[in-house]
Amino acid sequence: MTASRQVAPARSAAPSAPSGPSAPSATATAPWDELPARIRARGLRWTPQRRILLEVLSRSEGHVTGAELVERCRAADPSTVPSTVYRTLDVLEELGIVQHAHGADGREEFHVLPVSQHGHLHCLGCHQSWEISSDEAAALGRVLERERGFAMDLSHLTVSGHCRACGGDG
Amino acid sequence: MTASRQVAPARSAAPSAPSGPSAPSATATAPWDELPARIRARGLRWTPQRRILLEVLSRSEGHVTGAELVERCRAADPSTVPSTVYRTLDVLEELGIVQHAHGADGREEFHVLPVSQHGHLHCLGCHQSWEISSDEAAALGRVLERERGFAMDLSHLTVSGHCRACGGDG
DNA sequence: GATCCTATTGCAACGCGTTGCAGTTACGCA
DNA sequence: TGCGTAACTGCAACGCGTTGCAATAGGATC
Ligand SMILES: [Mn+2]
Ligand SMILES: [Mn+2]
Ligand SMILES: [Zn+2]
Ligand SMILES: [Zn+2]
Repeated sequence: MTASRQVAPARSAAPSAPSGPSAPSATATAPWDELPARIRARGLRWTPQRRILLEVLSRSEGHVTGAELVERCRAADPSTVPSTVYRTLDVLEELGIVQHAHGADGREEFHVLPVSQHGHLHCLGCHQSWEISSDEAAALGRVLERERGFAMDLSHLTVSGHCRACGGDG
Repeated sequence: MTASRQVAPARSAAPSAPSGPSAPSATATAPWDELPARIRARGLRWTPQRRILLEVLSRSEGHVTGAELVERCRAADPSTVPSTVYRTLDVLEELGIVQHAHGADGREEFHVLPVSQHGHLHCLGCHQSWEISSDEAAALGRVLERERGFAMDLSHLTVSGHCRACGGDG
């Protein structure tokens, strides 16, 4: 995700929504069925490898690491190769189908079809994690916006620390 | 840093400060000279490899990546090996000499002798970065504390998004 | 259905760390 | 000064991604 892959702008028939990059699909209910069309409309290609990842994603919920996704794809097709999976994830992120953040250790975590924009909270003690609502993050967002004109990307935010149970220690 | 290495509690003479784990040294002015003693006092050992890293660190300022530190050590001693450097960094972090966070790509960034506790702000557009003061982060800290009893680790916090200059786009 | 163009794939190599293990060494102590 | 022990080192292998490149294959067009 450092230098994200380029996705060409839509070429032909672009029916429904404005479909700006990374804007969640208009039809949040059945985005999987529309995907092949959306992909092709952008001049991209619908391939077997992508179909498999999409199947895997549609069966996933909550947060999944990149390695987990590779693993699940490999279960469906042992010839799966990591680079293809990660590259496809980049494309899907630009289409708003997934969003990534980083765990406390910096590893990638993907969120499938985020219902609502949210950040992430990681306890360094028990390694549990929770979601931060945009309400909770609003205060920080406002400060950064007002004082620096900085637009925070909530979905990429990971806060680490210690939960109530893990108290003062680790 | 996932499973941090164990550091034995001080065994013999522990003069000055309470020296709780990761509490910045009492003498923030010349911690380098005291380090060998502090290390030995904990039952740890003062080795040539550690001396080199300390020299490198004492010449560094601001944020440095792990790879950069390995590189600089290798400049001083070509036989330097990454695992030793990273393991020593873990120890130094527990002694409060360095603190790490993660860039927007998840890679480690070390901060040497943090003068004041701060978080990090990364622009996904221009890749510049800034420090977030504890004042700015206070609002978020309070919300998490009050509503969840969660103690945020400010120094490990990285917020990404877009700076004023990089506006709406990438 | 054949053709053409370019997006995509697989591969191999790389970059950043992390980990288990066996040999080495610092250093507290007699 | 020499010993014993546990901390430390170096090595090799691994895990998670990323990247350049040449070969492959979508799919739009005719
Ligand atoms: Mn970390
Ligand atoms: Mn990221
Ligand atoms: Zn916890
Ligand atoms: Zn910027």
